[in-house]
Amino acid sequence: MSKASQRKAQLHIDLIDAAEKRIAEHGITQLRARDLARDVGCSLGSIYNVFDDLHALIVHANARTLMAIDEVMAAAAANDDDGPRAVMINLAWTYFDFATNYNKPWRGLFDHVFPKNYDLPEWMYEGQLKLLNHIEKPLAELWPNATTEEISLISRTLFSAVHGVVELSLDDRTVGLPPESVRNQLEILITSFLDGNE
Amino acid sequence: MSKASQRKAQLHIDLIDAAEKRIAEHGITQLRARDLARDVGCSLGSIYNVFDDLHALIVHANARTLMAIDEVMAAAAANDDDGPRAVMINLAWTYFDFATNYNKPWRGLFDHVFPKNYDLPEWMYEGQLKLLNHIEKPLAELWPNATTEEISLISRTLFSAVHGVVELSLDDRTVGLPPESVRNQLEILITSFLDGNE
DNA sequence: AGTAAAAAGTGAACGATGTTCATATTTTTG
DNA sequence: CAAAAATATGAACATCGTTCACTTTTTACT
Repeated sequence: MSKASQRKAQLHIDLIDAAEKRIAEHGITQLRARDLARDVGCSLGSIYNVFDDLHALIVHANARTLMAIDEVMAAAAANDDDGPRAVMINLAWTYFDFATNYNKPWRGLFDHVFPKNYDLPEWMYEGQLKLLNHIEKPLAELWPNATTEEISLISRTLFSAVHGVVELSLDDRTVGLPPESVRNQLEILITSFLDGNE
Repeated sequence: MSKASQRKAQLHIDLIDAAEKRIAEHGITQLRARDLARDVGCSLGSIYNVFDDLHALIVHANARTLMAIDEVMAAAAANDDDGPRAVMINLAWTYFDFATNYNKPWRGLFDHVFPKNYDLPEWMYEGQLKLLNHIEKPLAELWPNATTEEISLISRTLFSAVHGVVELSLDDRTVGLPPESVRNQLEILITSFLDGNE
């Protein structure tokens, strides 16, 4: 690899690192181009030599968050000694824990508004589908006769529902659940859903 | 009322009207102080004579949206000939319809990020609690022995879950349900929840 | 009615921000 | 090693929300 593109690749990494750190500390709304340039020791203009705009940089930082969610969910799904129902509840609790403990990156992943018609890279959608896979697997165990299409719809429904419960509970300004009730309510929500569709 | 405070009150109304219109047409992210001043025919500075900042104006516009949601939900809840279970499903569908048909105001209500420690007026929380009341009523019919505390938790869970399903389904960039599946899945979600907790 | 005080209106100016671009520097190529 | 290509730079620009010194209007009082 040439010297120039090596530097460029390193700057690419450094900027994502810096963005990730700033998002984790101050939230995605406080991300500033000038701060990032100072953090990594480059000029303001250099950022735009590596990324089209700040949104492109945010996408990469968000991708890290998405991978981190995937990791904790993969770990939760691997713990399947107690059967698929326990896995489903475990996944929901794990998602809640992640949103709680890595709140600012998690919020950045869902809250940042991209410009109209801004195209997210394909691997961002693939990363989200990977999350669904963790849900689809135990669901397919529970309903061996369901079509993949049915499993896909149900997994999206459950993910969305759990996401909504977690999101509103962690938002001070909306009528979500008090945080101490979330685990119980998630268990009730999932259990009844699984029971009601056997 | 004095002449001066009459004008001020009128400007207050005009600005909220203008903000509401702009949010409905272009989304809350495109709201600009200068545009609003032009819309209502006042100077840029006059806005800050009536509102502390644009966030305060947005709160009032969002309050209108909240009231509009309350109205459609009240209408849906009034249609209770088929019993509380049908009301619950009807409420969810109504919420989905509102989010679809008044998408930009609805997104503005949940998407706009206020400054850290910005205090929303009490009546904004009260408006949200009014929404919950529509859910609590049929729930209380279904479980006459449940405490108000239990009903409150369950209503928040169901609202949050429905909100999550609706939110992600209407967001192109996340793994929500395809819009044509939302109604069915909402019905399944609610039905199974109500069945599983009889 | 007249006048002083208070309130409201005004828009230029400020500071912050994302982005661009002419220029300088570095790296690659032949 | 010199020309060309790539990269780096930061001043400058456009667009925001917000402020404030100043003007105009309204109110209060004699």
